[in-house]
Amino acid sequence: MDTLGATFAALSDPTRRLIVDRLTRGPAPVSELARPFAMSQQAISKHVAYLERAHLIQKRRAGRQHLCALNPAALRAVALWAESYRRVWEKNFQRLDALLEEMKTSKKRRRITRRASQ
Amino acid sequence: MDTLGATFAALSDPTRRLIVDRLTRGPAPVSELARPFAMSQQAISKHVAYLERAHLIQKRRAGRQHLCALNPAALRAVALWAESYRRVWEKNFQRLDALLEEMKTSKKRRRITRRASQ
DNA sequence: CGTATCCACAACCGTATGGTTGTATATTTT
DNA sequence: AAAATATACAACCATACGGTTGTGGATACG
Repeated sequence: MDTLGATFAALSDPTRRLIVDRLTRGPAPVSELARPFAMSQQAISKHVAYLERAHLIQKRRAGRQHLCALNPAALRAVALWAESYRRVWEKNFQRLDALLEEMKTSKKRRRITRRASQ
Repeated sequence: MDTLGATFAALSDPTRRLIVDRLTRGPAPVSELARPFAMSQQAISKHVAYLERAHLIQKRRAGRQHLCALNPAALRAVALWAESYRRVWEKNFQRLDALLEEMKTSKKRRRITRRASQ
């Protein structure tokens, strides 16, 4: 998968988003990341590996512990992607919202239009 | 899956991101969304359904055509999520970057430290 | 009418995900 | 040296993904 796609995929899981959330408050060993979850250590280990593959975090051995830290670059890539689109939507926002509203009421509007044109 | 997770999952596929990209330039029927891809109509139909399940797009029947339009709210949710984290990272950015740099060179630093301390 | 067009549903296939359990490895502790 | 701790690897399972082919249902066209 492409890099951005891997990042999105990694963030699609709620457990992994909670891990990311925890790491915004500073690095932590895997055991501490696992603590809040009712899940095996191995499951968390796999989630961490997934986040690492997506370059969202980096690990470092410190004795027996494997300290994890966020990689801000990957998160920034997501923010930049979303931001780049947000500029476009904000510009067309009223137009799109109006269109969606029209879609919802299109049947009624058509009926009215037909009646009005007779 | 939770809503935000579904949105991230939908955006993890490059084909679907290209479809979203196309739709930022205005609504389009499924056939037009399918045109750029070397893929069956049914495959695109499934991608569109996936995007619709994630509330990233809305569809409207217009004769034989099914017109698709972006739902700005879902995209905005992604932008807001990423933005909320960005504030945290930006604040800690130098600190985190420094930490990651230290992680990369930790072995060397340890060796030097050990040698220096002898 | 019949036919072509736009689209979705269904079944299938290979692969990945998210979890489990069991086990192995490296390190610290005693 | 032995035991405990922190973590990963491997095999397994059910489910979902991303694609295919085949088919059917609306709608427009001649």
